[in-house]
Amino acid sequence: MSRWHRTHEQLSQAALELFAEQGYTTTGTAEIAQRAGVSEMTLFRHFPTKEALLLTDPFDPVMAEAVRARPDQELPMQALTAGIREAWHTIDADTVRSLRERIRIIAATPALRGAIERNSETTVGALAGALQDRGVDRPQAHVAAAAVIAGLSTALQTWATTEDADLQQTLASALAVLAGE
Amino acid sequence: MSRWHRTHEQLSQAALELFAEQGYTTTGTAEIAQRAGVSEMTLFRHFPTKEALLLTDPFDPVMAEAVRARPDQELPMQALTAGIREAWHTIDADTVRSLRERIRIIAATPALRGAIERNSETTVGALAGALQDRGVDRPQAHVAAAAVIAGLSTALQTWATTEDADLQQTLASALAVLAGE
DNA sequence: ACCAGAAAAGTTAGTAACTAACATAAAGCT
DNA sequence: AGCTTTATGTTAGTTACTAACTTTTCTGGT
Repeated sequence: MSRWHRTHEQLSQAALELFAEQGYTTTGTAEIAQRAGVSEMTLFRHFPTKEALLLTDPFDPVMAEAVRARPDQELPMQALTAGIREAWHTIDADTVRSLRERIRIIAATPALRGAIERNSETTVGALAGALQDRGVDRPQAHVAAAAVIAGLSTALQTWATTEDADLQQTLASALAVLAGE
Repeated sequence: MSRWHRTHEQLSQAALELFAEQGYTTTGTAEIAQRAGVSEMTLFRHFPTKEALLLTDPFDPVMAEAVRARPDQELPMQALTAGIREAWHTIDADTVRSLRERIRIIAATPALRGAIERNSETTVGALAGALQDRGVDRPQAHVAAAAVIAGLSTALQTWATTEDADLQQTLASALAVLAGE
């Protein structure tokens, strides 16, 4: 593990702890940097904004690949929902727990409303690219990708903020609606 | 026209002018307030954030009403896309021009990526409400509404940034994809 | 017309996220 | 070991946004 990677994780972890302890808005970036044993400037070299400390999702490539692999005759929304359904079966329990915790913090913070959507540009781009590889034209590919990601984010939010909610079941229900069922 | 309404418009107009002249990020809130002949504090009493000066969209109620009026047997995504298609035929040319100008400024400003989505919470809520009135359960209604609004926003962005693009045609194409066609 | 009460705007002073420019230390390579 | 690159520190600023309080402007009833 390189040095950069180590401080990156230390910052991310320090931020999560502090956000959980005392809330997002009341926690300052200087405070986070201090707990991570690093200067404030360094924090902003690792994360472009304070928000980014919460929004690191590593699922983009997996989803895009799954969409690319769908049968040719499927329409955009079908290919996306089916691909995403497959991809989300592969993530492990630890990632799920961490994800849930982060979404909860986001949901509990008014200033972060829309933070997920704001941050999903790269994911949308990846999915749109996968659709274009299947012959969908650029504008339509972006429309479909943006729509599905927005729907997915919404579903994840209700999952994270509902007690005893089953992730797979929530996802299945959301993807079904998006597919037009 | 009340006093409050007058300064509200003056601020909005001053902001649009300055953003168009010299860009969004380089224009300060104090500068906007000055051109509107008002103090900076007053600006923030009228608009909660600098972003809000750009994002005043008055279409929410029309769309929700149109969705409510759709035939009962339609599935969520169908009802939404069909309702929105109808609603957007009713807006006048002036509104379209102003909308296009604002979206262009947003698209030209990296710091505003995702600003539309961030601001669409009320619209999503209204559409989700309309769906729930049709018997769709809450989580699914929100998923569908968020998805369609995200797709719509994406379509509007490509429309605003493409020369000689026809609004109705762009919308029709986007809504068709969302409906699963 | 006048005057109380409320609504809108001003003033001042501050907080906190982010940036620029330059200096320093630690890693990796030969 | 030395040289280059990469990661971090330091300092000093800019700018969106807030809090607390005061002053002005509008409004309605007598």
